[in-house]
Amino acid sequence: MPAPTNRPARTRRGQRTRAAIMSAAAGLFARHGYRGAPLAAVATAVDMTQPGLLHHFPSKADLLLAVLAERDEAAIRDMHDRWSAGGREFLTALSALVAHNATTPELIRLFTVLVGESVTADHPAHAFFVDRYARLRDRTELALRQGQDSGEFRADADVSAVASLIMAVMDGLQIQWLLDPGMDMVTGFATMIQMIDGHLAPPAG
Amino acid sequence: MPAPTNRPARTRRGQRTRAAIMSAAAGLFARHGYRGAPLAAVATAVDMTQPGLLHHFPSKADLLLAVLAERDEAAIRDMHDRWSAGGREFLTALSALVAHNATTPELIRLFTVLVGESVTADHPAHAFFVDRYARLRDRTELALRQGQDSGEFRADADVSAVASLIMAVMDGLQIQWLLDPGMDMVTGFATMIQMIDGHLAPPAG
DNA sequence: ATTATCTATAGATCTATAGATAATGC
DNA sequence: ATTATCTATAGATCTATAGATAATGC
Repeated sequence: MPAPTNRPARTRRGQRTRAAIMSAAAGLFARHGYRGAPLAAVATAVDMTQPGLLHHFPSKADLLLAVLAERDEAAIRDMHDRWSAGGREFLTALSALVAHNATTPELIRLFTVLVGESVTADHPAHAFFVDRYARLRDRTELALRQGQDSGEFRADADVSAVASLIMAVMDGLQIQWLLDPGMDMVTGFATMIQMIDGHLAPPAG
Repeated sequence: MPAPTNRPARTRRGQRTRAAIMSAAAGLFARHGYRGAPLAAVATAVDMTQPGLLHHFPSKADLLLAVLAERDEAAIRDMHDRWSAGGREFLTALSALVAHNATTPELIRLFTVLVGESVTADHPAHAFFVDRYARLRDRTELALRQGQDSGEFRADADVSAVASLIMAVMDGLQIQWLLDPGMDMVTGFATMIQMIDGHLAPPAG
């Protein structure tokens, strides 16, 4: 028994195809949304027929969730070190994150388009985003609370509200950027961080 | 000549039906999005067949744009006096606006769901929102600039960035609210206004 | 007479399944 | 032998049009 607890069941070639499909799907979902991008378009993008694609994913919704899970993991891994910081260092890391994001517009577009589409309860990615936002909000709040514990931030600040605002601004600026690609997200966010820094500064300093 | 420059062509009854259709459409678009709400569902909501509905609107996209135009006008009329204020008075008016919005969740939902769905360039409401956002941003920036001119706000502040942030926060908080109806938008926004007020305060005061 | 609504349906789209064939890897 | 892919197609949806009938308003 070669310990095949979870049988691979996928050949190397299959893995490559799967990855190619997910990459093409990410691009098309980002540009047209989930509902606006037919499976056949994804299949064509990887030189395949639509039923051929469904050999690798049981349904279109499964493909969507696979793409989201993968990109989400990658994003979290990418910024794992940033989140470990707390207090003002965290705020600096956030600015760096937004600057970094500006270099990967495809990824931002994917998440902004899909969260926008899935705010309605009947969207297949709705539960995913409910969970994702709760998670991100908690982490953000925790990082701010660390700043309070260390005395960097004033203890009476409403870090829960600030955590929501940070996430809100990131989403909102991204919407504006999608509606007007000329707008500058980085400067806007830098101003936000500056305001938060001032708001959280202890009365003494 | 009774000056029929634009012929009514619509009877009183027709007007009523039209209004009923738009109201039902607003509710269904808000809950399921434009793509998620079939015309037949709107028709059923007003006890009508789907082709019957299309007698009043040439196409589904026309219905959507009619709903948006009407609600947008109503929203603007509703806050016309708020926008005429500048400086700190404007910031106060914004808080009141958000508090007021919290009492009409249906309307917020409609705009948030539809802007979310229409960030992709191929959505029928994309151009509408591009225009709407440019307009709202300009008005917001103007109101802040008035505060600078009167000396209430420091002259070296980046009011353009702050205008973007105000709109971003409103959108972002609404997304969070749709994903978690338990979240409190009003407190979050109040904190934001407080931060902006501190940021824009002149060094002397 | 004109407007409003209905029935019937064309025509486009899109997902998913069935079953056959081709390619690949132990 | 198993995995990957294709052809063919069922079946569901959805918008919009054609043409007939019902209701309404000068």
